[in-house]
Amino acid sequence: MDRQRSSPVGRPRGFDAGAALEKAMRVFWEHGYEGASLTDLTQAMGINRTSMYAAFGNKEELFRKVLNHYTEGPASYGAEALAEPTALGVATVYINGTLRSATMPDYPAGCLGLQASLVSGEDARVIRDLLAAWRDENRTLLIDRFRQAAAAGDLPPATDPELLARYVMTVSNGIAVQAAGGATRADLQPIVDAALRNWPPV
Amino acid sequence: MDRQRSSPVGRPRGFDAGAALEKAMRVFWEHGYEGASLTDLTQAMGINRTSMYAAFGNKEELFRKVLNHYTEGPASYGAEALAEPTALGVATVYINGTLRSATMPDYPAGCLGLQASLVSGEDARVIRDLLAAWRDENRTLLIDRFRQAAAAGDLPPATDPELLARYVMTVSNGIAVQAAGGATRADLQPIVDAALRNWPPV
DNA sequence: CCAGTTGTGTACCGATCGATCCGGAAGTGC
DNA sequence: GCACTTCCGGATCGATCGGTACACAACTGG
Repeated sequence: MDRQRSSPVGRPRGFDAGAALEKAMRVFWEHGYEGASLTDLTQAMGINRTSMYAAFGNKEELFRKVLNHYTEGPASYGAEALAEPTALGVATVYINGTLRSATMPDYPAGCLGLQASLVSGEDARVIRDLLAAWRDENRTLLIDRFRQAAAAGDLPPATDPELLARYVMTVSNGIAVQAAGGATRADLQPIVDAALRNWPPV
Repeated sequence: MDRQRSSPVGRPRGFDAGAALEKAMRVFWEHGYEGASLTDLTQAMGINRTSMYAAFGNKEELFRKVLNHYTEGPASYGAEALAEPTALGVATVYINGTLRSATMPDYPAGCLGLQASLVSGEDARVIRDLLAAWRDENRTLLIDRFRQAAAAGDLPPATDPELLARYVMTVSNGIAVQAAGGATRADLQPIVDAALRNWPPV
């Protein structure tokens, strides 16, 4: 294994990769995968295209990195929700997390994981499938968590964890679409509250 | 004004414009505005591009005609819902209409008015705005109808018609996104039923 | 100082985009 | 039969797409 160098060999990178990835995330979030061109991306990132290719790979590879960044940043409420001690707490944190993330000031509206490629041309099918799998993984994690809640007696015996997870995802998706369409956090908070009233809903 | 001719002058059109528009609608519904190329469209419509330009106009004009066709066909439940005698009836027909339309066999899944351009690049911004306005008009019509229901005593006095309309649109959008992601009508029917339980929800 | 390594900047690539051009086809009316 | 009109088919257009090539820059280590 290489001896630890005092600093790496070669020309030092002239940009902050983290900051560039953050900028790329916002472009994909606002314009979608197909609507974001390499020119849009590199201008927002403040680097040129050979630097983008060297640091992040091609457009698809960049998008995958952006999705990870989004999952750990704006969409981290997903993991936080699962850690809640009750099923109602899980749903509350999840849906309120969607609302907060979808309506942050200085960020694009909506949810990148939903809107970057809900539908697509053939060329972007791999991205559309990636995002469908990302959303479905969220639903699977919710199902598992609600099963655990049911086993712990935290849900009525007749409650179907799959239906409950589907309900939470449906409301969450609806909230994200409304936000993308211009609805504010204030517009949507009462909708979130209503959706969580009468727990469990299914 | 021209005398009524026994038949029009010039070479007769070699395709059914209505059938071609129906084919174009499915392409935009499945692939989105940006994801649908002229090649995709003309191949599905069974005509060549000069025929498409002659009969329907450019890509944007074709899309506008497709949206009208969609509104009067698969999305006609919007107008049908407004004609229901009660607020609950309106919401029930509206959301179940979304579910039915978003999960029809032999049709793309989801809602064209939501997914064809929820986000976009700059070139398609006029289409994104067109669809946002189309959805917002639906919400406005629901608000007006719920105001009417409140005035008629069909809703509790404290009910906010705007919130109620927002709730119906949110659930409807969530249902459409779930369907686009692969959920079936059977998966989603209980979610629709749950969303309509405990009326009015806000 | 120079070789080697890594990064940057600009030009350029083939492919595809939306849109138009133009010759020929299929009709009507005189 | 021919002029005129409308439609079809294929070629072509300029612009932009995602991606690569190559010369030069900025560093390290010997």
